[in-house]
Amino acid sequence: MKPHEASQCCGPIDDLLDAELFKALGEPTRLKLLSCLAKCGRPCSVTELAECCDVDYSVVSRHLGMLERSGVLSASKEGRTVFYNVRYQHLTDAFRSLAKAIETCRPKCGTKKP
Amino acid sequence: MKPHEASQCCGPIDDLLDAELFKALGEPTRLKLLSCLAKCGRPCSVTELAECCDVDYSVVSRHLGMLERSGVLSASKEGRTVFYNVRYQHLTDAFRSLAKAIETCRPKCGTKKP
DNA sequence: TGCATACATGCGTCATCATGCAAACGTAGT
DNA sequence: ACTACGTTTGCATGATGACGCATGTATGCA
Repeated sequence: MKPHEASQCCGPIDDLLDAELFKALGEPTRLKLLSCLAKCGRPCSVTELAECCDVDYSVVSRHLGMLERSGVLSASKEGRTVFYNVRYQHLTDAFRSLAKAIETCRPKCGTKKP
Repeated sequence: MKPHEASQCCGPIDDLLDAELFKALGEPTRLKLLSCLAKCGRPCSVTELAECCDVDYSVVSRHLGMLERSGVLSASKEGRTVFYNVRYQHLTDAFRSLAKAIETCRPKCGTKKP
């Protein structure tokens, strides 16, 4: 089979290859924010998270918004403070599903055409 | 604990959050190339893979090179043809490790400070 | 009402990047 | 040596994105 003819022969890998998710995670500052938030283990405000990295508050705010839109973080507002948290379950599910889908695509020993 | 004070309290998540990997996967054309290659289930040449997407050969060549440098694909040359293949094991390991690290960061019920 | 806090948004700037074209490179066959 | 083929690379261009600053919006407090 030619590559461009390959359709749905090994699971829903196309649905799991989410460009927006990877794009959100493909930036050092955003990655650092995620790391700080995960290691902190509790919801944090924008101001708190801004201390993690050496960029302006406004930049942090934008990064957090992008991470939320891409499904990495969740946001909850309390008064005038916005708390962001890691969507642990969503992320672990996404990466485990992706790992499984990739594994499924891998040709096993004895996978040969007649 | 403040976010910027969080260090190594929940596993080597920083080592697993590879910005280069995510950046490589955060582009639709590259994602399509990976998808085609995975679904095809065998090493493919640049020319073959170029039929997957509507961009120039040179663009495909550059994308494949980047995917290789970021650890997504492997390359092997046979004569004047270069065959790319998915690094199945490496990718599944990376995503599974990441899922586990994120899961470990998640606060369990009863995780409270004294 | 007035003011401070916490965050979001508009805008300009600079860097990065995806793309196509042309040319170069290496290899195989005649 | 010449030619054809597969791939890579140099270059210009247009688009996207990260950043800082200033401003706007919403909330809490006196």
